[in-house]
Amino acid sequence: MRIGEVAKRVGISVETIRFYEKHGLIETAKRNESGYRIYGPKNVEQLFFIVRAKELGFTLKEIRDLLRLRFSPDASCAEIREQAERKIADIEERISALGEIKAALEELARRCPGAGSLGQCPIIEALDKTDSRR
Amino acid sequence: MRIGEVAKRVGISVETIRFYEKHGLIETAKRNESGYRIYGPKNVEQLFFIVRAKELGFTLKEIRDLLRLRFSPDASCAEIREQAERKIADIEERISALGEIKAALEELARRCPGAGSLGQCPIIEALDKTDSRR
DNA sequence: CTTGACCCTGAAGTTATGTTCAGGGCTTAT
DNA sequence: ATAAGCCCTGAACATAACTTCAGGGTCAAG
Repeated sequence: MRIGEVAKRVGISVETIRFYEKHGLIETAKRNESGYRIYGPKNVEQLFFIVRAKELGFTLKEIRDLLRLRFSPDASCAEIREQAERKIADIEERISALGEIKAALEELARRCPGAGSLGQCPIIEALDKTDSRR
Repeated sequence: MRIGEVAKRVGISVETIRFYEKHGLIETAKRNESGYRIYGPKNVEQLFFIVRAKELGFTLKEIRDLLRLRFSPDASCAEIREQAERKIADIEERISALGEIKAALEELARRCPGAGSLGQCPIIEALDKTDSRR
């Protein structure tokens, strides 16, 4: 299989595959006589692994770690779960931060009459007011 | 007030202030004879506005729009509220996407025994499994 | 009068995750 | 044998929001 075929199967671009290779997410592919990268089904699976991990919110750096664990002979399930749990905690933090921002914005929008000039707009007021700073 | 003083008061770096100026978030500052930027309390307030809007999750581009509205003579409270509401919707979307990712990860972590080799790790399995793809 | 703390500019670097481009070489079908 | 459609490389571009750097003025204190 050449790179274009793999790209089509996995649903990413050939450039992205080369990018992943260059950045150590997949091993350097074998080449045929004319220098073309040649892949087997195993490589396709690895790329799916990356795509799925990305869908789960892992960064490429984290995926590199995950893959290292995945293929290290003495890796344990516990290590993988730890990674997942760290990621869950991380996501929780982000959700909670976003939730706070959202609540603040909603409070402002709620108080905003949605009509009239800016003189009394509570949103502008909140952004203006120096002493509202934490 | 020179730029260093302003930076200290607002809690950002001088470079960031110059960056904001260059990118049109604040007007080009007046200069003294030796070419130093000179600021008044009003500029400090404007910078606080930017900092607070950033805390509310607005991008610099959005803040530019907000500021344009803020200082346009015919801007209405309604326009500002619209912006805030768009941002709320945007945040909701991000929260929900993160929630889905988190749920998926939690399900995997729940099923993971947290012990033993990788052979049966459900997390690895899920990442490997080609047919689990949506 | 020199030293250190500021200030200036424009350009380049950073991080993450790719995409686009320029300038070439294979391969396959007609 | 030629044109379309692959493939190759290295470099540059893209976005956001800054930070760092190189090289050079200014100002206040001792």
